[in-house]
Amino acid sequence: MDRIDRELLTLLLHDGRATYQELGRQVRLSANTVADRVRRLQTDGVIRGYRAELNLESFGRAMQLLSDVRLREGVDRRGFEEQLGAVPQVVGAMRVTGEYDYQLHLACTDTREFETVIDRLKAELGVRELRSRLVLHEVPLGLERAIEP
Amino acid sequence: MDRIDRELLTLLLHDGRATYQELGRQVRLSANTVADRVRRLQTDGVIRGYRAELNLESFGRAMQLLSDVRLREGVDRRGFEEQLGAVPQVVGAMRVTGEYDYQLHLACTDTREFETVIDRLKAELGVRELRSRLVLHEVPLGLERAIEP
DNA sequence: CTTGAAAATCGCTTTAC
DNA sequence: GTAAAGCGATTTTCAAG
Repeated sequence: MDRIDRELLTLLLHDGRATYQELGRQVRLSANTVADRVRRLQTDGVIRGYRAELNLESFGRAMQLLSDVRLREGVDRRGFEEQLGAVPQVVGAMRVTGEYDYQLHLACTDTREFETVIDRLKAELGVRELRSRLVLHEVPLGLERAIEP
Repeated sequence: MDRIDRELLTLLLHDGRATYQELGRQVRLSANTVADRVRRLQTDGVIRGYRAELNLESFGRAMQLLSDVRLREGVDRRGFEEQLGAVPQVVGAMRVTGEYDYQLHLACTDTREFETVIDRLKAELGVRELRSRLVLHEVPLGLERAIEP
């Protein structure tokens, strides 16, 4: 993966629907060559896919939270993770070390909905303790940081 | 935004480079109609863009952490956020309520690099306290959850 | 529906090892 | 001598008026 591949990745991070011709113009290669490189990056697993990025607020989810979660004794992690998939307000989840077992990223319409999510996590998913904080804003960071040294 | 728009969004969440013909096949509309709808979703701000999704491990960043951060008294938040952009290991950042000021998402190659990031945050960015936990894994969640009720 | 643009495929050339 | 990158020509597919 050379410098040109990195440039292509940066361009595709900003516009995943860019045409090969446009990409070629930017890196001064033919569209064919660019297409070959991009296909190689895909089959090598460097590019995992292309996703539309949506505006969460268009769906009324104005309230975001980070919730640290501890499971009750004996609750199966696998089952918990699977059931998380059925809770649409959970937009992200990671298992972590430390005081808590998981950190959840929630997106709710309002506190009413947040309340029902809390109750559901405790009643149905085996959550013992939940410690949440409101997300005030996300800090905008450059997309190409993953590529840099 | 009707049911078909939601279907289109779901399809584009999974493959942001899908052609209008392919989308049309899935929702049983002509490519033209689909293109019109997608363009409208873009100009309405529902679709914010299209991004390639990269495999972080291809770049050697095998170690991820969540770090809660508290700033020293008098440190300017704006300046802090701007300087975060210069630290490539910071792949995500949110300002939050509660005991800490920010939560950072870090991606490092190894503990050596993590150590230098800690020192840099404290020495250059005005961080007073840092509380980190290792990310063991991300829980895979369906992409279309943002769209659902 | 039509037209110009873009993508995929093929084969050829050049370069590096 | 082989492998890989680049490019041009052609056919098929796609986008947009």
